[in-house]
Amino acid sequence: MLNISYLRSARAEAVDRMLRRRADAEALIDALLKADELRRQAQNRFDEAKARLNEQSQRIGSLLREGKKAEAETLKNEVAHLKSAVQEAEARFQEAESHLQELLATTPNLPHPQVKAGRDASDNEIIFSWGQPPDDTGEFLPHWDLARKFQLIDFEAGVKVTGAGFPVYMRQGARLQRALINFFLDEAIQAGYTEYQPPHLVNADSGFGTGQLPDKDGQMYHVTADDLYLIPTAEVPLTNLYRDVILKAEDLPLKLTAYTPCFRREAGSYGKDVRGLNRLHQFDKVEIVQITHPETSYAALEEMLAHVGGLLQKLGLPYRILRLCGGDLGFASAMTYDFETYSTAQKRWLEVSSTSNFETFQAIRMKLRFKDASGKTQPPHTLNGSALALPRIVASLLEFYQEKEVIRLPSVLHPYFGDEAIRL
RNA sequence: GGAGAGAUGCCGGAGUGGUCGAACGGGCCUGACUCGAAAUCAGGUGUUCGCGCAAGCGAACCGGGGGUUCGAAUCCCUCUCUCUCCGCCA
Repeated sequence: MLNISYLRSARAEAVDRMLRRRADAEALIDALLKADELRRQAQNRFDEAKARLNEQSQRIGSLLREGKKAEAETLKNEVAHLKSAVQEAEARFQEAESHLQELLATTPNLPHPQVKAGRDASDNEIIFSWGQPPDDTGEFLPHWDLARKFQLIDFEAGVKVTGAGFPVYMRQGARLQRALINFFLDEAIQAGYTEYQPPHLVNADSGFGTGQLPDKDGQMYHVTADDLYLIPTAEVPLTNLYRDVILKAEDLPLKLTAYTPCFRREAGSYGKDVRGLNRLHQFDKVEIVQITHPETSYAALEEMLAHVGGLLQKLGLPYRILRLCGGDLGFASAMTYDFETYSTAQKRWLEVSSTSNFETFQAIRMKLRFKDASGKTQPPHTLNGSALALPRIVASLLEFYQEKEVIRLPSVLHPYFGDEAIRL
């Protein structure tokens, strides 16, 4: 959620930032400012009406204490009209307040000034790449064929048991999943992240806190009987651990990590995008989250990029980093970097991590604050990143390391996998 | 799932209609004493919003929401959560 007083004091800057993601930035910001103006007016009237009533109520109290019953009764009658004025002022205030809150809840974050304006993914900038994608003119089987050949994943069984997008991993395929999860978690712990195992279902307040609700309502699986949501990412339960918390400055930065399955409805997807492991309704991911002092959040973002890049380098997978343009940015993000590995057989890049700085957007939504050096409370910055999402890593690994009879795994995985290769 | 009890500030714990943002104790901070510390003494110690250059003033918050009343932490309704007992259960 945007800080409304920031918008008041720096309207031009806010419009300039918002323009990077929304052509109607000016109207959007001005609607917020207008709603804020109305709300403050309404609050003033309400406060004043309430103060008048409170004053008289206290007088009635002291009259009664002095035993002046008759005078108190007279005053009671006189106060009646004050009460209706209060009720009216309160109703107006509530209306103005909820209008403002609704606008704030549905307004996306301001992109960082460094973020390029743009419409969609085609405007993203490639800022870094590592490794050499192999000559993909040779004979390469796509991962879904490799999965069948080596009996790693049974897509049809998943369709039967649940539905499309819920693959069944088996044998060496299941073991590879476990190896990757453990590898990613161990790396995160080594980098100073504290491991958590959070719930896989969250309530609506948590969904709101990180910005999935109301923006992505409909993208999450909703358990209506209990009004709970299956998490689309561990970011949600992890960051919401600190919802409604006032931290001390010395608590920062907080670094959290968790492995969880992730559930996404992804309505409207089709075609080659959803073939094999490309896009699933359930997948596994290790997530890293940081809560930092506002002044150090972009350094923390760099640190997270280095961590994610390090994982891909250890796996030996060529990758590139994109800085998302404004139009491709998620609702809550101020700046996002996507990591993509190359699919040798599909001849295209696959997104395997998305690493973002939300600045104060989530902290304000979830009332997360810290006391700074001067004793004032203010929202910290929150960040998160996939480190990493498994399915497309598995797809890249299988395709990149495939040979005729064997898929030779990178050496970092050997101790986790218990073998050097996936074998027929 | 059934029965009962409860939810108050950083913690413990009072408060059952008015002077309660909240007694008392502990913690923490500041000052005094001390070479220093402990003990002791004095003072302070929440969050949010609005107005104001500021000092300050006003409003709201005693689990959430709603109601009664001139006035609610206190009364009523409702929801959630916690605890105890019973049942069920990986």
